[in-house]
Amino acid sequence: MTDMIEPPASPRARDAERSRDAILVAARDEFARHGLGGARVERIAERAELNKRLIYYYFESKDALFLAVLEDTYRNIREAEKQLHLTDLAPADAIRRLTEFTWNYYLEHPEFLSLLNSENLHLARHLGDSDRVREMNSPLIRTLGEILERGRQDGSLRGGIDPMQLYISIAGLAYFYLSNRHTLSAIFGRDLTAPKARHERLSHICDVILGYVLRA
Amino acid sequence: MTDMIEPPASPRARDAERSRDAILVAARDEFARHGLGGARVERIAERAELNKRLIYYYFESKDALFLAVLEDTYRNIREAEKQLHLTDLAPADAIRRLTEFTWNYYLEHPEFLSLLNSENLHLARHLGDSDRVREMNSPLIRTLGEILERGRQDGSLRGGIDPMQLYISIAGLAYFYLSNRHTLSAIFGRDLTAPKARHERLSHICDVILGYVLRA
Amino acid sequence: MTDMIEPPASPRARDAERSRDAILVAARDEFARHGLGGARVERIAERAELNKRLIYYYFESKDALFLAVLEDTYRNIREAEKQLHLTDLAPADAIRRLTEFTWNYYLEHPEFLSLLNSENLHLARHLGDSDRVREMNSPLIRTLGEILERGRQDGSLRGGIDPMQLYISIAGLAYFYLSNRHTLSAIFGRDLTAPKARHERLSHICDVILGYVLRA
Amino acid sequence: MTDMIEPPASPRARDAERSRDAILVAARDEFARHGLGGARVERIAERAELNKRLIYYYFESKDALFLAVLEDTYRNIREAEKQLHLTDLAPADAIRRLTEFTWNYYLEHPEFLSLLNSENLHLARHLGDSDRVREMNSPLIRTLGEILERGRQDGSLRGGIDPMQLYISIAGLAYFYLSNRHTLSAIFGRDLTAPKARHERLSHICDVILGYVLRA
DNA sequence: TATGAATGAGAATTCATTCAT
DNA sequence: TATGAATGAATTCTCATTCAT
Repeated sequence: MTDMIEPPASPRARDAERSRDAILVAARDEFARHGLGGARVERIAERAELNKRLIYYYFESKDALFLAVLEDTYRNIREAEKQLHLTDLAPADAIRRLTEFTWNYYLEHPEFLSLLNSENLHLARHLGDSDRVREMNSPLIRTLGEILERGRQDGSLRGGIDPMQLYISIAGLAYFYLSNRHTLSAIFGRDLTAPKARHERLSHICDVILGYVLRA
Repeated sequence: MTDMIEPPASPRARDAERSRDAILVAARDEFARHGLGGARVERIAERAELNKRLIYYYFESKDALFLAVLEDTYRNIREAEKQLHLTDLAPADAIRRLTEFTWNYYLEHPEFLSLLNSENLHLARHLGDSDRVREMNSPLIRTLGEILERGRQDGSLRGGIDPMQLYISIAGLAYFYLSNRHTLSAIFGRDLTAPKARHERLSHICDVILGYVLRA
Repeated sequence: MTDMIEPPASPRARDAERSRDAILVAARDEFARHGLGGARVERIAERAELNKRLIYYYFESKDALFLAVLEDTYRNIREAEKQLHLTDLAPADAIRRLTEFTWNYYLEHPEFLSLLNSENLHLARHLGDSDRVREMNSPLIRTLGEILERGRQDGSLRGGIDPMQLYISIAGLAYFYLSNRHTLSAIFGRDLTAPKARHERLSHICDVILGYVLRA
Repeated sequence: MTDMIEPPASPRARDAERSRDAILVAARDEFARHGLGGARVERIAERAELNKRLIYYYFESKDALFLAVLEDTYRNIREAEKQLHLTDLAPADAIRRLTEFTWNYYLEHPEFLSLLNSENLHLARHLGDSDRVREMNSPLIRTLGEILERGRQDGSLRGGIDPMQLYISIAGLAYFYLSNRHTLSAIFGRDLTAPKARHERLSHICDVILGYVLRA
């Protein structure tokens, strides 16, 4: 509310924060690349250009670090979603925008997919304990529910759509393709990572989703 | 002397095929549960009730065993898909059947999802080298293409649908929900593993897919 | 003493002998290449194109096999030395011939050098127990002693030469160069394995040895 | 407070250089005794009274440790050779001194012979990559070449002697006897390790070498 | 005589984590 | 806050050897 400049953190404290962040970034990379089991604390330290011991100083353990990375990752995507200002758009436009955003976000943040996979492998052991993550995610579904309701009322969208189901579908259509792109490329003998292939996929996803939500 | 006498169940089976299979089954379980990185060769041996050394006798290494498991897993699902006799059904029925089958197969074979995840994490490093898997998967897309073409001709389905895109969508809609069910349950604070929730999801998926393929 | 033809061995027995020999040859190669510690029973079986179990059938253990190889190797060189007919030559010629022979034999039988090295590493643990080897080696020194004595008497060679010392010197001058040729090449930055280098060495050795034994 | 108080001998030295050295010394011993293939990392750790893991902390692998030991060993002998001040002596005296030194050094450092053997078995695989060793060894041959040239000019030594050949001969005459002393003792039924036998050998070697280099 | 299957003991190497400063 | 040194418990893989036929 005021222009009040926050007291400058001491150089020490600043370094501390910078170190913590460096670890977090390095860890995200490492966990995304190798999974929880395959990630190496040593490599994280090397990438962060910090002593291994510091990781234990700032984070309790490898597992705790993994949870911190997960929370950070979720915070980032939810933060980005907020910037979409979906409530300012016509319902159908909002759905399309969310769909395109989701696809692009996954495309640009492969680490998100990978971290999610790792957490799934471990049966949400880490996120299951985190209240913070639940709190972060609820608003999205609420917003989506409002959009659907608005669309139902103005007649642009069909009714009876569960916002959570819709969100999972939007995510799933993008996720499966991107997460499996190497495997699918190998299996189908087609390069699914090529730009053209990617555009076709996004186009297909929009067709499927909008075909579903739009009033027939 | 009679038919009743069974061969004595010796602790050392000395039956190559049985041993190999036991390893494969135990490995599938272990890899599915812990991922490639988290899987332990020792545990695989214990579960198979065989000497650890035998694993290296029959399979070259942990990685080679992983590939063997992957190939085996793919063979199984493609085998099951063949039993659907999709070509005997009306196009729309065939699509629905494939959708339901895919959902149910993933539901009943969580190890498939998990193994796929692991392979994705490793960028299809294993499957990329396997010709066998590619050969196994091509027929499905061909069959689906034929169904779509048949539907287009008889007017029941819309035209211009890429069978691969469709298959990836069918798989993705099921996969994301099931693979992430623990994480999503934690995030959205809803128990997605409950039978009712599962039925709702299948119903939703069918709506989405059939809504997309059916001629408007 | 008689023309009596030995009874033909049964085909079985022949095969047995052939198998034994195949193992011995493969083992010599493997031990020479990798030393006793680095040799692999499995590889010996593969090279002999025989089942691993057979090695234990014909030879008691890896160590016993190593001793058998050593004895065989020594038998071979002593056998070859006998063919030199040194006693038919003038003393100085005999010395030169033995020197050249030793050099050439080592050159053509690098496995001899290597096996000797291995045995030295193990402090003659195997040969120490073998009476056979001792019996095989005595005649050579006796012959050399006779030659030196003959040379002393006819004035062509100086007196007071210990035949064992001389033999060890002849062997050492050849052995060190050949056994260390890779290491020495690396150390001195010269290719000691080239034909020209080898000829120079033999020439040098003859100069040294004959310069020593010839009456000044 | 006084000069008397020594730092408490902590069981965990936490002294990098001391630890590294302890590993190096223990490794030299182990490699010399058992060869590269027969050496056990565990035993090296035990002898050094250090954790096995530390070996990998300071040295990359067993092979890298072996190379470090080899380099260290060569450094030692070349260092000792420098102390001979051969250039201060008359040429013939210098040759004799080098010959005696080589014999004594080999006698007192049996690990040198053994390590050299191991490296030969592996075809100089380790030293072949080491520039350091080449640099260490060049000066010796240069010095020896200068001595020979000096001798040729003052008429005390014959001309045309290749210093490398001479050095290999000096080394070989000592090496073969000492390295094979157990095998030779077994073969010839004489105890070549007895002091008297050793003196006779050195005397013989000097006769051979000086007989070769001295102007006739 | 021959062989594929099986094994226990150990091999090098790795890893998350803690110590001492 | 930061770090180099140190470690115990694994972890994958290997090896000589034996079993059962």
